Amino acid sequence: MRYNGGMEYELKNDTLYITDIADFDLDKSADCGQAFRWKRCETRAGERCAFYCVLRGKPIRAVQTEAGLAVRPCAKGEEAFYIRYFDLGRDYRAIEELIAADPRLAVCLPGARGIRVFNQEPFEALISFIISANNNIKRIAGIIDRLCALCGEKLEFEGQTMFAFPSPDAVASLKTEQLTAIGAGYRAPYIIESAKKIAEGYDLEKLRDMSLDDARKELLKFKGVGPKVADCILLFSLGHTDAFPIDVWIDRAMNELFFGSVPPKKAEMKEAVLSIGKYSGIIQQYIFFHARAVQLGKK
DNA sequence: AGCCAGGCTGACG
DNA sequence: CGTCAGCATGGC
Repeated sequence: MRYNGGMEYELKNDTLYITDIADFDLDKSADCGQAFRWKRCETRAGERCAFYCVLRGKPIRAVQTEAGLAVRPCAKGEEAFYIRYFDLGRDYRAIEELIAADPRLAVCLPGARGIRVFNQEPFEALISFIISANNNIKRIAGIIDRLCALCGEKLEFEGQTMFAFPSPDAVASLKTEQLTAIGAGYRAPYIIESAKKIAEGYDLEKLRDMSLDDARKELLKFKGVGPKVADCILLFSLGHTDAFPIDVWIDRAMNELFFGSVPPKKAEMKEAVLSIGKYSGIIQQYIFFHARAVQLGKK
């Protein structure tokens, strides 16, 4: 079946095969710091890369081959979920053309080409990015793994023990000491408070249809969520392609690429981000990848 | 060994 | 409104 004028997919033997996916790069996308639960695993014949993950409570193995992307298991009716998760219905060719055409951004493209912004589950994104504050990617992933082992559902898959991301109720009923024990540090009470708000019925999905500014204001009411974390949640789980998280890497990259290494005023930075356009958030991911790959701004 | 990391909170101007 | 110390923890 055709999709978006290019991509094509087929469900066969419990496996979803997606082909004609342009320059999609699973390796970069799963390993670029947007999501923390993708675990690289051994490749088999013909596979470029392979990962385990648990999505909405179900373990999967996703691989990229010469032909495209394959996800197993996938039941009939689940195709759309995975296509949406990997954002394969979007025309990234057009976005990468935008980057190539912008002299400030073009340098990011060769290394970052093929990145896709995944559509994660909002609660998982909320908790994950609260944990991400003033932290490094490796340690963030470790804390999240231990959180899942602490109170997520235990699953067996291909001989591996895996854990689902826990429910809001499960996280909400943890004690602060349990979270500090797994390394969450001073974020422990923020995690519990925010999970309680969700467990008590706050629906993050409603932020999907709100304006970027209104949705951000809503997220800023959560403990442990500031401007940067709010933008991560909006970009990585709620479809706001113009949410532009500014962390230390992006700040350094923007300074160099847009301002000749002269730190701009806040209003100037805001203007620069707006000038990137309605896909600025997605493009941010290319900038982030490039900045880290070349250790931009560091010796 | 000491700086750093997908920053935020609360206090103070 | 903007600025800023303090913050848990382990990666490098």
